[in-house]
Amino acid sequence: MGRSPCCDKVGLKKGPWTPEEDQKLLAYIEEHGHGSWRALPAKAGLQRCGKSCRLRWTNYLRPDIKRGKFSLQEEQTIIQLHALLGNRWSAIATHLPKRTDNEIKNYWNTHLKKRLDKMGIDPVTHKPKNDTLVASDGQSKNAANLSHMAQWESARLEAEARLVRQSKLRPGSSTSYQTQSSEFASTSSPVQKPAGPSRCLDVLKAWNGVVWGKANEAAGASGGVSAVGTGGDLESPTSTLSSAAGVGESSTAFVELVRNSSGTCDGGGTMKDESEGEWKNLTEYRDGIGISTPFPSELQETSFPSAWEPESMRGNSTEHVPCGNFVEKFTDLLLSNCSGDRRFSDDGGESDNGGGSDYYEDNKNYWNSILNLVNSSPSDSPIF
DNA sequence: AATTGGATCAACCGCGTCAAC
DNA sequence: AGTTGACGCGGTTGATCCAAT
Repeated sequence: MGRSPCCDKVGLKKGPWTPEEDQKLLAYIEEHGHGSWRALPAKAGLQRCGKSCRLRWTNYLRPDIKRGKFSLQEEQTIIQLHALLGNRWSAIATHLPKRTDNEIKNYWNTHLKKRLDKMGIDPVTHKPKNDTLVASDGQSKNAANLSHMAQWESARLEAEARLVRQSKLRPGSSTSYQTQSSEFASTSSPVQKPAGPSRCLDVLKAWNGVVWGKANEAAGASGGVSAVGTGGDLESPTSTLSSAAGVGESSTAFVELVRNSSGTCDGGGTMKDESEGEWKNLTEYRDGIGISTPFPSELQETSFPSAWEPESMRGNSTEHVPCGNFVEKFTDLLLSNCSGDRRFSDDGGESDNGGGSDYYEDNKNYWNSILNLVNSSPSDSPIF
């Protein structure tokens, strides 16, 4: 198609922005809003293409950007959402107010990906690299169902983001300080939120209810794990999507995590990060998805707060399930992790879960915690 | 002190999507 | 229905910093 690269025009500057350029862009947007990015540079007196201006604004100059080190909660959120959504940085960014997709992407590529890799977790699939624990039929179906759901949810996120974009373009809605990732994140945002109750993860909610309703029935009857996968009606309406790659595959890691999270814990599981001492959760995550190789001994002893609450969610719990619950649940869930073989080992005692119902209960809790996460964090995100 | 190599992150590039014409 | 232009997203690049040698 006949689209000329916007930066091909001669005379347009490229490369790092100077403070003077920043000032010009900032001043113009503060006064007029960005309007058409294409037209902005000329109006603002900048020798830049509109695209460059937009990027500079959204990734750096925007006043509602939080800079600096990522918190543990943010790291955890990124990892979980990446497992669910894959490299959908903008979608992930909607759950991390004040962080840009570019920043999250960079952080993933430079920190999180490497850490997971080091721990023997495939950062793409979130599964152990040497994963030979291919699930039995029922579990495979379980994974496939989750894959479908993840894909559907992913598509829904896109659609909602589109709606947001459209609403942003409506006359009267100021776009001055808003970008796709955080336009609703600021409480001072002039952009209207979609009216009505939150539609957060309707699909997952519905699915959650259906699946666990059925699963509990089945578990009560047979205790069989495969019950989840037997319900053809559990498939998402978009089940024609392939579940072989991308997001779908990522979600199977959750299945692994969930599956292995049933049972009792030996109470150990303390570790120390090389630099931050904050990676116990990933250790748990790693344990949760069935990695059995031990960490280096120097990483294995450090206590970890039994429960911590993300600062972004403190004092913001009037409407949703208190978000600290998410971390607590998630951490508890992981702390209570015990892979299948561990279930019968160690103290040799009987597992306190034993039957399938706890398995389903844990799964339910896990997904509840995901729901809590997405419900609570961006209650004012553009997605919801 | 100079060099090297890895880490980090801002910025660019190419492509897909969608609305307007 | 096809074309065009604008925007946004994800992948990649390159400049800079910093620690190790």
